[in-house]
Amino acid sequence: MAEPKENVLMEKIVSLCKRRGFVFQSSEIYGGINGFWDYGPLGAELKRNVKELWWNSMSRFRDDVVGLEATIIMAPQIWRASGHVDTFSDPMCDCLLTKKRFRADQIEPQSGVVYSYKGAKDSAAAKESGDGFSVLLAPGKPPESARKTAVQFYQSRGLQTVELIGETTEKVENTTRFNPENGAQLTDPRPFNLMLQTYVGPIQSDENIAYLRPETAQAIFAQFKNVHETSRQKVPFGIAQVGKAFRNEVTPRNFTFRSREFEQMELEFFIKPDEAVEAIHGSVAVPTGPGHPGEPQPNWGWQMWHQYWVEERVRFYEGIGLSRATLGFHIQTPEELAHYARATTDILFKFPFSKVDEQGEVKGDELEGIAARSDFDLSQHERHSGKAMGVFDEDLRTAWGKLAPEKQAELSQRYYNARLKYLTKTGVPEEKAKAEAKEDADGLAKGQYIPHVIEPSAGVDRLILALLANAFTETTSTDEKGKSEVRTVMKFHPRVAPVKVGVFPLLKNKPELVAKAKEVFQLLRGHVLAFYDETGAIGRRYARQDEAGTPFGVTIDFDTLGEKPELLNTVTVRHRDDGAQERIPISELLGWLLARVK
RNA sequence: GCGGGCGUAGCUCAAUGGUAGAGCGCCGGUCUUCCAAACCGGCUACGAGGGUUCGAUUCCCUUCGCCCGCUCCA
Repeated sequence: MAEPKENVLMEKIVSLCKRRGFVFQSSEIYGGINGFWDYGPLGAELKRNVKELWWNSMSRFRDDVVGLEATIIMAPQIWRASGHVDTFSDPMCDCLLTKKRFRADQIEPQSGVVYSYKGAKDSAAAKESGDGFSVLLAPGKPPESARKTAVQFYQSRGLQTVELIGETTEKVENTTRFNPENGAQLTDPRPFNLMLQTYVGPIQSDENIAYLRPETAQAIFAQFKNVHETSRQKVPFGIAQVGKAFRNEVTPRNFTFRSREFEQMELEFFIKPDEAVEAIHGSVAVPTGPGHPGEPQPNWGWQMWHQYWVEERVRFYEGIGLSRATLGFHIQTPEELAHYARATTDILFKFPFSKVDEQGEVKGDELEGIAARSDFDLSQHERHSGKAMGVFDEDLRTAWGKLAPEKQAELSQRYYNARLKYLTKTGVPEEKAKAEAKEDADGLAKGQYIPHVIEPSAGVDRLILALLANAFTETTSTDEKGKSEVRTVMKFHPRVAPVKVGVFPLLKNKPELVAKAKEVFQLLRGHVLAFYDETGAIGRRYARQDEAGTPFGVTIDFDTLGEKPELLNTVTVRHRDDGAQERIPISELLGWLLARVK
């Protein structure tokens, strides 16, 4: 149950986003379109800053990660290989009585007697319903309970005193057409396809169906071979991508949190299977405790890499102003994990709309998931495309030859078991699976394997929303006349703040001040995003920049012009969060700012 | 998708079956020596479509959007 107070906070944030130009509803002049949002001038800058910081820290400033920019529409086979075509189209049924929704494939088969009705009438009100309805009567229950359920159904259709018409009964076994909780009839299964679909080419035929990608990651797997061959990278290395993804969400909710068009920042970091690490280094390093494990080491197994990326990502969030206290973590339980995933840690942010649990704690909602996905993805694409996705590892081949035969046999067996498990789970017939797993295990001995992957996958728009919620601060101040007013300050970290500095002449009607201020503005623009404002009183201009989240204000006054000779060519720099001011020479201003916004 | 609530200016809200009003904001002006000053002038709205009516922002229907719950959570 969301607290009303928190809804109010969320409404204030949404309102400020519109008022100041962070986020607008898409297509607003036409009444909007559910699940789509636009970024206004400030939002566009904010988003650009976030994506650039991610790209820099995840790729440009690392030796072991390269970038990719793939298309949104790809060969539809990719989504069959990834499993999205199947898992994104679960047939759903609704209970005709309670409207509860079920996944058709998850309904327990039941047996019993079906009581069917052609309709019902209400003589008193002279009303009649011709809608058929059936109830499954579980063994051992009196027929009256089935009739009662049917009466409830017709009452929900507007009849008061229900007389059931045309009762028939039939014994059935293993049916999934009734609600297991109350026996009421379900609607026919209706497919729910959550991928947005289009046609490639002008003919709208089934052969031309293509999908707008529901995640950016698959392109990385599909282009793995090309990137590996052209980037001169060796495993372990990663491929980063930022881009739009699309999902036909059942219920877009919570402002931009769950949208139908959204942007992701994804890294697929490819690592050696543990068997290869062990063959090369004799043992596999595993985490010894919580916290960042330090610089990557060649003997790391998947668990070390997974922990490493979780901690790297937390550092990133801390670096843009989201402290650990504002974040939450969710380690997926074995039941929640996809069958191919070995571990997934979600990084959550405590949004104003996040639910409070039984202990009164706010857990938060997901910003990013860091998944250890084994070699599932590349294996799937290998099987579906028929193209080999393995890599050859010189170090592994050399090391393998030096291993004791028992060790070789042990590692070979482990790798065989892992491959067999994958192949069997994906439906490969047993004999064929065994043969292929044997082939894979033999390949390992020759230095070949399909890389495993650690996937930190973050939602840009969710992060923007987190930054907006985190920055939003209201203070009530009362002036000497007793008039109180609420002031809003967006306390963005200077690194992500859309505008870095406001430049103001103290007064507009003094040409010398205006000229000097414009000079300072020209000095800064191009290096940092600066905003010049000369209208209204200085306090008003500060307040406007506070709402935009501009961390610094520079004011040109008479001292800048030399009224006090010792202050000639210095300016007032005003800090957004506490209003503190300091005097800085114009010659040092740009360096001073750059040091704080980079 | 289901149920409930809501939709009036950029924002917050008001009024009315008979041509919509305030505060804030925004723009321009006078003024102004550091935190939304004052004054003057200006701008902007009944979500959309249909129906009832002489006349609808108001009543009815449909639709779109927003919020809450359920569901979904791939």
